[in-house]
Parts: sequence; C-alpha cells; structure tokens
Amino acid sequence: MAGLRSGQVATAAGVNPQTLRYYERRGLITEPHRSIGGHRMYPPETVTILRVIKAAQRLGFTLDEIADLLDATAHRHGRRADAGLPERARVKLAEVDERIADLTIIRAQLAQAVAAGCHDLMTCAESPDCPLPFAAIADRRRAAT
Amino acid sequence: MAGLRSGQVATAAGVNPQTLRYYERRGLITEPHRSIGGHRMYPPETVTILRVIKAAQRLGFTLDEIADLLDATAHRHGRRADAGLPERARVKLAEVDERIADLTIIRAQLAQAVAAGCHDLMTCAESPDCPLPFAAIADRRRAAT
DNA sequence: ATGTATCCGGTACCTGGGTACCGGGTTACC
DNA sequence: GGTAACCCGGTACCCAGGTACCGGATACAT
Repeated sequence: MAGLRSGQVATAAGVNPQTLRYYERRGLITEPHRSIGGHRMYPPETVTILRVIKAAQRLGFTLDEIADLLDATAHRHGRRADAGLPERARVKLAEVDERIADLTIIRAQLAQAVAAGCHDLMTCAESPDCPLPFAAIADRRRAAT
Repeated sequence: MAGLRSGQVATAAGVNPQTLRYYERRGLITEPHRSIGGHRMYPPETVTILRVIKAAQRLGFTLDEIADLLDATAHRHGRRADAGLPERARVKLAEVDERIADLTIIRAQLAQAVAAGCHDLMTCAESPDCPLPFAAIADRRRAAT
C-alpha cells in the first residue's frame, strides 16, 4: 500500500535515484507522498512516467517540452493554447529533418576533404582548390540537437 | 608593423573578442606579442586561423580536436603518432554517418507517431498499438553532436 | 594633454541534463 | 534492538563552448 521507495523506482526505470529528485524540481513528476519519516513513497505509475520521459527525450524533446506535454496531458479539460502532442510532434519532425539536412551537407564536405586528400587545415585555408568552406557561412548560428 | 589589436582581429573573423582570449587559454591560438603596455598584438594570419577553427567546428570537430589538428600542422617534422587530417576526417565522417542514422530512426518514429495520431504520451504508453518505443532501448547512451 | 575607445586579468555566469558529495535521519531485516 | 542499507535536503560539480562583468590601465586622435 505504501508505494515504492525512490531507489526502487529508479532501478525499475533504469535511472539514477538523483534523477528522480531532479525531475521533481523540474516539474516532470509530481511530488509523491511521504512516509512518516519523510521518505518519498511513489505510486507505481511513476515508473511508466519515467519511461515516457526517456522515450520522449530520445525523440528529441527537451525536458521543458516534456514537462509541458505531460502537463497538458494531466489537466486536459479542453482549451489550453499550447499545442498538443500531434502538433508538437510535427514541429519536432521538421526540426529533425533540418538537422539531417545540415548533417548531410557536413557529410558531403568531409567526404570532399577526404577525396581531395587535404592533409593540413592551414595549407587548405590558403589554397583556392580546397573544397572546405573557410569563407564561413558564419551567420546561420546554433544548429539544434 | 605592430600587428592587429584583439578587437580588430575579432571583428575581422566575426567572433567575440572574449573568444580570442578563450581560444588562447585552450591552446588554439598561440600567445601573441604584446605592446609595451601589455596589449596583445596579433599577426594578420590569426584571422585565417580563426576562420579555419570555425570551419572545422562546423564540420563537427571539437575544440580539443582542432587544437590537435593545428598543433600537428605547426610542428609537422615527421613522426607524431596522432593521426593527421585525412585520418581524422574519415573518423569524423563515420561519426556523422552514425548520427544521421540515429536521426533517421528518430524521424521515422516521429512520423509514425504523427501518422498514428497519438494524442497523449501517457495514454500511448499504456496502449500496445502505439508505435513509440517506451520499452526503452535505454542502453545506447549519449549520441554525439 | 585630454578625452574616448579599447584592452587588461580575473572571476562568475550561461545552457541542458544530470551526477556527486555531505552529515545526519529512517527503514528493513534478522 | 542492532545494524546495514537506504534516503533526506542542500550544495557543488561535470560536459562544451563560450559570454558577461569588474575596476583599472593603455592607445590613439586631436
């Protein structure tokens, strides 16, 4: 009846016990009941929630986004301007596509450098024959995930 | 004759002036000469070096790797067990391929979630019909860049 | 010679997602 | 009822790659 202790939950979900407290601070899991002595006693579904969090992380959602998503789930009585899962998944999908496109360009450049036999960055930088883009795209900063 | 001041170099290379000092600490650029008053006076090729660094970063090399690469360039009198640019580029290329493969799987899962019309993570987690992998792969941790 | 722009070193802070350590209190099992 | 294993809150630290702030000194143009 009492519930699971933090160590049990952590083991069952495959996470570090500290992570539970961290997620609690971040608002990803709700504060569990406490034993008389102050120890956290978790309901069993917490393990599922943790698995959901980990699955969502693998899909590229940040902890903040996941918190929102779980929140939206929790009190899903209608309106709530923030988009639900389907919408967010579509947005994330677009982000992933963009990231793949970025990496594909990078891949091509690396392949060219290998093919051209660039043996030294500084020499390449001064040679007009080097395929590497030293003339910086410079501006499109911070690629995601 | 004196050389460029840090602000001039930073502007020319499109980086923050603080970044120059940071790179110096990290061993990416060598300590420049100083004016009588102690101000750094850079040789003009520093701008090229910075562009090279930025280009290499875009290709996915870390600052430590770039430091090594520039180092290897600098005193390239023969032996030196650490691989040169061609070898490193091949390794990095493989890493990028792996990352693209990862993202492709993620992309497919997101697309499935969208197609299946998953509307709520917690509900999905309990439904056997949901395509999302809640039963964690869990172990293959920390995907790169 | 003076005003303004720039630079100095040192230190602290940022993002994101945790992990580690501490001294002391609680539970569980025999 | 002892004792081992666990948990508490609080704080500090980790990764990478920077950025920001500070008081004071320098450089350069006039």
